[in-house]
Amino acid sequence: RLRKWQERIRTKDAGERNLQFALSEIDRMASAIGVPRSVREVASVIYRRALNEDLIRGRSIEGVSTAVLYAACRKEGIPRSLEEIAEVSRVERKEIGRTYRYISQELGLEMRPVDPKKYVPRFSSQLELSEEVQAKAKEIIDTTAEQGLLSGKSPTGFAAAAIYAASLLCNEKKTQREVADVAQVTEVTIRNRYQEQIEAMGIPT
Amino acid sequence: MSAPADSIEIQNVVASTGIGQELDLEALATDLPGADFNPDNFPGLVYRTQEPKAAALIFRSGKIVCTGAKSINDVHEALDIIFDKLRDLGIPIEDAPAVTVQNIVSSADLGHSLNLNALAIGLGLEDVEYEPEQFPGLVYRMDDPEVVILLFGSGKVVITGGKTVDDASAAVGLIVDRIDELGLLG
DNA sequence: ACGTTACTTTGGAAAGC
DNA sequence: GCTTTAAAAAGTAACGT
Repeated sequence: RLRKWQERIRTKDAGERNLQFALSEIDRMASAIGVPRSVREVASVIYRRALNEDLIRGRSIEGVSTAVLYAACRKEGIPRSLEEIAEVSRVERKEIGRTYRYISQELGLEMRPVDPKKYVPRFSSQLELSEEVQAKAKEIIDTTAEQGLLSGKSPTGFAAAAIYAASLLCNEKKTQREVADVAQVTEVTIRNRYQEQIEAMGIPT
Repeated sequence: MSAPADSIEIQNVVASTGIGQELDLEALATDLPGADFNPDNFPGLVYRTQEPKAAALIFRSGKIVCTGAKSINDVHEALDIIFDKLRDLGIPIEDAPAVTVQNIVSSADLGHSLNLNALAIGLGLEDVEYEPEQFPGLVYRMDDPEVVILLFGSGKVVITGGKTVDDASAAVGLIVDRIDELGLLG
């Protein structure tokens, strides 16, 4: 029918017009969190796919832009936590997470869970910790994850605890507060994950 | 031996029914002790039964939703209590209005801890939602029976979306077999 | 450093915005 | 899509003491 045809053109045009805005938003947020151009390119590809699959209806452009940036960071192996992404977006964390899950399912992105080790270099450098501490933290993550401690736990909290533990073991101590602040988790979470990891590593307290 | 199927416990049953007659909820709210009615927030009147413990949402159309019951029998008992209360208020209701079970929420214990990371890949990333940053459970949508299973690292699971008690049993049996085939059942 | 409360997820119906 | 109801799972967060 003619009406349906016109409607398609109308929504397609609107989508194309908004595409410009979406891409500039992705660019703005990507710069703010400091990720390479490759991430913005992946994000724009995902956004265009979402647009073609008509997944944007009923959702804000800002929300979808933020969600695809979050997905792109993970796909490129340089994940940002939802709170980090939310800091540069005007969309709240919960909405970003929901939109991300929806887009991810509908486009079949087949995202793998975030590897906590991916957060170690960035968090560690913000804390000015040595390579030795970073290597130790990664070792703690691998060993304890293999023992099943990672199931259901947030990757940032898991990484934060391992970094805290490694800083103690390498005599470069950072407080739980300092680590908690860069990882955007609470001290309680670090404490809980730390205790489990130390026990699994067979390190006496 | 404690088979996972034996650990299944029904946690909540959602059902709907109707008395085929319009109701004056404003009047009902004043005549029914303990009734909560805030039409500005929600069009339904909330009435809770103590034994069995359940909550009913009563609508102007006469349709009723019952939730919170721990068994299908409890749903009927709770609704019968409500029907009697309405009859006491002079509202004629047929003997046994048809009740439709809409959803059953169950929990169970698979008896082994689970590596959710390996499970997400093993079950197939396209059929699974596992976002530990947002929620600790792995969400698995099963086609037959059509239910959703939440799997946790502890080996505890939640089965929801089913309309019969057998749906939960079948789902637990199938997911245990599936996980076992993948060599991921401790 | 505790403890408590509360929020995240899944599913479904209802009437109305 | 939202609003309300109930219940489980386990993790995380935000209070108060």
